[in-house]
This record gives sequence, C-alpha cells and structure tokens, in this order.
Amino acid sequence: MNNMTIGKLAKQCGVGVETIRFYEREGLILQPERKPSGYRLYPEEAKDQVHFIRQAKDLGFSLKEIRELLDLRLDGEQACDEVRSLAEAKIADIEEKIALLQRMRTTLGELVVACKSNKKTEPCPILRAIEKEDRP
Amino acid sequence: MNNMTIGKLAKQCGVGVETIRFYEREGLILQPERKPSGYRLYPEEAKDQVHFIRQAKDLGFSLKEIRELLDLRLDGEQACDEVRSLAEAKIADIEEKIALLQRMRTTLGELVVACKSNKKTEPCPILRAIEKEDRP
DNA sequence: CTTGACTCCGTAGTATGGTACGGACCTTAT
DNA sequence: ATAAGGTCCGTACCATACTACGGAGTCAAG
Repeated sequence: MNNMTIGKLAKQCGVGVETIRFYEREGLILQPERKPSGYRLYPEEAKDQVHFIRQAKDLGFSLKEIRELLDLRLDGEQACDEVRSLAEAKIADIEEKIALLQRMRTTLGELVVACKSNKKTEPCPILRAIEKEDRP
Repeated sequence: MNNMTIGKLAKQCGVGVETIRFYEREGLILQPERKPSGYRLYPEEAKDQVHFIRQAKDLGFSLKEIRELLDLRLDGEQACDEVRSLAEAKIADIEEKIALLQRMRTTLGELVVACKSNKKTEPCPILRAIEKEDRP
C-alpha cells in the first residue's frame, strides 16, 4: 500500500502539515480517504496536487487563482483555452510589476549616485528627493 | 491661519482620514497640535510628511522601513550614509524581485506558446507543465 | 439655533497565506 | 505494555496596510 499520512506527504512536499490541512480547508486539494481512526491517507497523486499549488504559487498565482486553475483541470475536458487566458492575464500582470519595479530601481539608483557625490554639509539627497518628489 | 483638520489633510493627500490616524498611531507622522476640543490641527508641513510616506511606499519601502528612514531624518544630522545603505539594500531587493518575475514571465510565455500549438485531443500543456515541473 | 458634516476614540474587521496551540486520540517501536 | 511521536479538530494568532463601526462630542452654515 502506498498511501501516506499527512506528515509524510508534507515532508515529501517540503511544506508543513498545517499547510496541507490549510490547502484542504481552502479547497485546493481533494479530500483524502481516511482510516477508521480519522487519519488522512494520501495516494501518490496527492504529491502532484501539492506540487501543482507550489509551482503555480511560484509562478505568481494567488491561491484564489490556483483554485480557478484546479477547477478548470477538474472539469476534465479541454479547458486549455481558459487556462491559456489565465496565463496570459498573469503575464500581463507580471510585466506590469516588472515595469514598476524597474522604475523604482532607476529612481533609487539615481538617488544613490547623487548621494555618493554629496557634500557632507548638505542634506541627504535621497531624503530630499522623497520629500519633494513632484506632486500634483 | 493655515492649520487644517484631519479631513482636509487627508483630502489634500489623497488618502482616507483613517489612514492618517493609522500613520500617526504607527509613529510615521508627528503628533499634531490639538484644539481644546481635541481636534487635530495640521500645519502645511504635514502634507510633506504624508507625501514622504506615500512616495517611499511607491518606491517599495514597507512602513517599517519608512519608519527607519524617518527616524534617520529626525536625527537631524547627516544620516546620509545610513539612508544610502537602506536605499542600496532596497535596490538589491528590487533586482531580486525583478529577476524572479522575469523567470516567471519566461516560463509562462513558453507555456502559452506550447498551448497555442496544442492539438485539441491532448491535455493542456500548461496544466501538465505545472503538475510535472521538475522537482527534486 | 438647529442641523448636518466633521472629528474624537477604541476596537474590530478585511485579505493573504499560512503558523501555532492544546487536549485528546492513534500508531509504532522497543 | 508503555512511551514517544504522529494526528485529530477547532480556534487563535502572525504580519501587512489599511478600512469600518459606533456613540459621543464639535464645528460651521443658514
């Protein structure tokens, strides 16, 4: 029998036991069988489920979005188009975040340079810039 | 007299009244004077304070980090070096985030391409990829 | 002078993604 | 057989950055 308890599953997936239970409560993984004692018994595929969640999270999907993905998957049918739409929307999201971070990076980089050439008697250009940055 | 009430300050800064009170509780803005009635009275400079917080937040600093920045500023003296250190650490943070997002973007982009050339009879490559992605 | 808008305060709730606790019950190894 | 460790459950708690609520007091316009 290759059914495993929650602790083993958690260990093999590199997460805490509580995280598995949390995902179950949130409807992200299927309810497992139970022993008569109530202990959860997971088949090997449970690792795929948990792994799916982790991977998707690493790809920037929120648990809510992951639930949508899983629902599509459980539809059984070719939900490929919908999945692709979600992925494309997520790409747009990610690109927006990257652009914002790059602007932040540039601004901070310029400030640091200004700071380095600052004379000791003048106020810190970074603080000055943050205070005075153009506002409406 | 150019002292304003909390509502006016909030409006001029584009935030809610509760946000101002929240920032005050968190030690992010100075305690304002009070009327005998207890009403807060803010000088014009309060706008700079709130604006400082907003700008720093937009640059990716957390409120905790902003508090550090403000504490440095209130030191009066040339805290320029420390400020620059914080800014440089923040740049490193930002670059890490950008790199992670770019990896996410690349992976998702590849999956979407695979998805588009997918035959209708096969499982969605995106879901397959998330399930099966190389794991230790 | 009344009325409606504003402000006071403390507390509680929101969303996110978990983590921790405690007392009882189960399993496994020696 | 007993002890250590795993698991059960519900509930509470963590951080973050707000947002909302309720009841009382205050202010300004008409």
